[in-house]
Amino acid sequence: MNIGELAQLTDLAPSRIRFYEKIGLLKTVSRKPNGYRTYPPEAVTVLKLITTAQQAGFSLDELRALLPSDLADWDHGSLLKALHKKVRDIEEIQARLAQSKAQLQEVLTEIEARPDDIDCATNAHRVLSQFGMITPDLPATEI
Amino acid sequence: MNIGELAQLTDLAPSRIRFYEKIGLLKTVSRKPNGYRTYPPEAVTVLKLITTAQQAGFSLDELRALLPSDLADWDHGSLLKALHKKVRDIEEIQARLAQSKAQLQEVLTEIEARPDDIDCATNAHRVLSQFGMITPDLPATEI
DNA sequence: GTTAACGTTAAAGCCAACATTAAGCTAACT
DNA sequence: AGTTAGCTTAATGTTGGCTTTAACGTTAAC
Repeated sequence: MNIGELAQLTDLAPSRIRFYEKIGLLKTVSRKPNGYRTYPPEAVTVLKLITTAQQAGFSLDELRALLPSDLADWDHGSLLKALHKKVRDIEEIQARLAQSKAQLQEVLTEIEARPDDIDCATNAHRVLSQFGMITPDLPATEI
Repeated sequence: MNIGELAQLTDLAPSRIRFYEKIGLLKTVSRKPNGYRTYPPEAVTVLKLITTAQQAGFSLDELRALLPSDLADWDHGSLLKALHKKVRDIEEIQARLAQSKAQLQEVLTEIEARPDDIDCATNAHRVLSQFGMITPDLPATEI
């Protein structure tokens, strides 16, 4: 497929796809005689993987180091290796997400469980101290 | 406290703290007669909150809209709403990742259980088509 | 056959989120 | 008193992650 179609399928701008190729995040793609880039279908998979991982907090640099597994090498062994590697990659992303989520949820439950007799600032201070986000024993809070 | 101490307590560069003030993320701070910024202790709280939220995927723009200048004025409700939304976002990504991972793992078991009478490439193609990772009816995937 | 839609490149531009630099004042120590 | 460390501002630089622009070739439609 051409870059336009790939762009539509992935919801990315063509410029962005070319950019990814330029910085070495996508391998150099094959061209038609006219010079047009022509993509195999699994380019969609790769791009979706990239954008998903990006949303999970990976930088393009990290992804470049992480995803040079070439799905295009179709010999049995390296295909398996690549797939296994992708599973491990996903697990790494999952771990990060789980941590972010857990942090947020801890903060949430703490805030929601606030006793009625303390005001917001005091409560915030208490909550954040509990999570090691601040040092709790500082002098009076003299706002 | 002075900006340097605050910087140490929060592990932020002073320039970053001044930057946050400049863009309106921190309220204009009071000054000593000599012009030095002087921070109340809960500035630590605010800054830690900011960096934590940042790690969870909040942009500074989002945070400026979300965080009141004064901790005492915390809009309890909308902070909670935003935190919950972030959790939902993360859960969405997690669901997608789980699905991708499950797909990959299915692919792996399928490939590993491959019938002996087809060659690797054909088998790989069959398997990947089955899982919608490639569109099976395009011209040869000429990898 | 021409016009629109799509493709190509290199270069420049842009926004977020800072860091660095320059030039100068202040504070603390010796 | 001098040196060093810390503070100030404004301006400029940097990095990441793209988009836009310009100038041009290709393909598809009418």
